Amino acid sequence: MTKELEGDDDAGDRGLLSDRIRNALTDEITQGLLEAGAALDEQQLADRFGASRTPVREALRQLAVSGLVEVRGRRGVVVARMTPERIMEMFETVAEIEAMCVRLATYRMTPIERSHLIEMHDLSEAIVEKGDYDAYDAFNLEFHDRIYHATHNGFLAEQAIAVRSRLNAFRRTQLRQGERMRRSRDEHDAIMQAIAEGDGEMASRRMRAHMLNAATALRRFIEASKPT
Amino acid sequence: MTKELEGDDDAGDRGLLSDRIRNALTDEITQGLLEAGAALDEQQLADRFGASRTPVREALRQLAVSGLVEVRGRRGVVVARMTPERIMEMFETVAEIEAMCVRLATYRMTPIERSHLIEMHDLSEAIVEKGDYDAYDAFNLEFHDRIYHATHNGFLAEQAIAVRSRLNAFRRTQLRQGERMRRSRDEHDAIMQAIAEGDGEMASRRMRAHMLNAATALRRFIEASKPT
DNA sequence: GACCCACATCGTGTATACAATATCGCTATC
DNA sequence: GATAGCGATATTGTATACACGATGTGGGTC
Repeated sequence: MTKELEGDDDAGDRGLLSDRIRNALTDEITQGLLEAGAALDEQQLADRFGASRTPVREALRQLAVSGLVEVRGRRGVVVARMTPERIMEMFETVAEIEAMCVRLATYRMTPIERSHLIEMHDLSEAIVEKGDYDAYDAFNLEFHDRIYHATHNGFLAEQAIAVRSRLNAFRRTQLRQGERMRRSRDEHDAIMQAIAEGDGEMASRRMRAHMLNAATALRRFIEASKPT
Repeated sequence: MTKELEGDDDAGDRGLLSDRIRNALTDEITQGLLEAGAALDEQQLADRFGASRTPVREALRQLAVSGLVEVRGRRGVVVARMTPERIMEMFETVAEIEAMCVRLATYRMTPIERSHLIEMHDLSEAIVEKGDYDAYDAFNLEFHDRIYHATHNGFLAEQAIAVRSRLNAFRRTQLRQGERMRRSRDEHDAIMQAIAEGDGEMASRRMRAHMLNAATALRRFIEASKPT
């Protein structure tokens, strides 16, 4: 009913309507607000955003390229349905890409980049102590981002971020599982040691294990919460 | 002038207009028929495809997500300009992804997949002897495709294909450089040996070297042909 | 002669109108 | 009672029309 994009978000006002709609839908999907398989009616979305169908259509088509939604011929658009198998495939892919990035980063990062990373990692100890999930989630994102960029390969960093973003909907939940946050930080610590020693291969293996541990924690959570 | 999509291509007739336009533009860009930086006027393209601006716009926006074109606010769309640095970044990324894939594939491929790959590789010797660049190019594509799929990770395979396709415009040329085709086949041979021994790490290192050699051959070709 | 501003022009961004097709419900028949 | 065929309806796909912003040019001024 109300035009959601009108005045409440200061940054959302300017820019192209289709871009704003695309960003809004991207957020809603990756945050899990829109359930997988949910139908995305063009007219309905147009009304919701106070726009016509044209920019909505463009946004939906772009999301389809990103893999966030699924266009089914002339039968409408739905939020991408992901089977558990596919989700695990995505996690494995992210794990491999992260492992690749940390190996390159170990060999290429500047001393300044290294010291910034160490500093961030040191500060994360306090976050774990406080048990602040949201703060740790934000730290975690930036920690990995810095590793991507430390590869000094902008294209690779873009790809890494793009792939990771498709798992956003699942990212936050896994941290709340038991001692996962503490263990995550410990795993970061092991990775940092390998980086400090300049052993990219070791850092890579530890990063892969780190990511797969996170995936396993998530899988346990999903299986526990859906005992169908 | 003439409606290009009308009747000459039997497979191109059915399906959505916007999809056909997108596929046509994708081919033209990845094959290098449209020069980087070339302006893509919406009305002009609409006329060329015998359609209205609407499906053309959708196609262009989708290509932008793929990174093939660049939208510059309200100032039109151009074929993505890639600096030499960015091209090398893309090659390195592809090399790393290929290396990742062959490592996983070595550990996971079925005996049938392995024997098919060996068979293909053996047959490629004859292609090299004949000096048939186009045939080798086709073989090469399928060789790498089979490795992607032998990872038994469909998502990873999709990502690998998507990233590789963005370098299509440069792929063919490098094979014509000197003994590159012969050396490419020799490198494949070394990779096959590592796979046969079940040594994924070795296969990975050799694949990375193989891809970077191809990139270097291309770089030499570019620098030689543009002595500005 | 160089720089700046106004205006014309072109192309993109969005809205609306029209066409085509898939879905759903109804009826008729087996 | 179930199923197949048919039609109504709703939603997508495409076309056209309009609005807004950007770019480039011409004239004027310093």
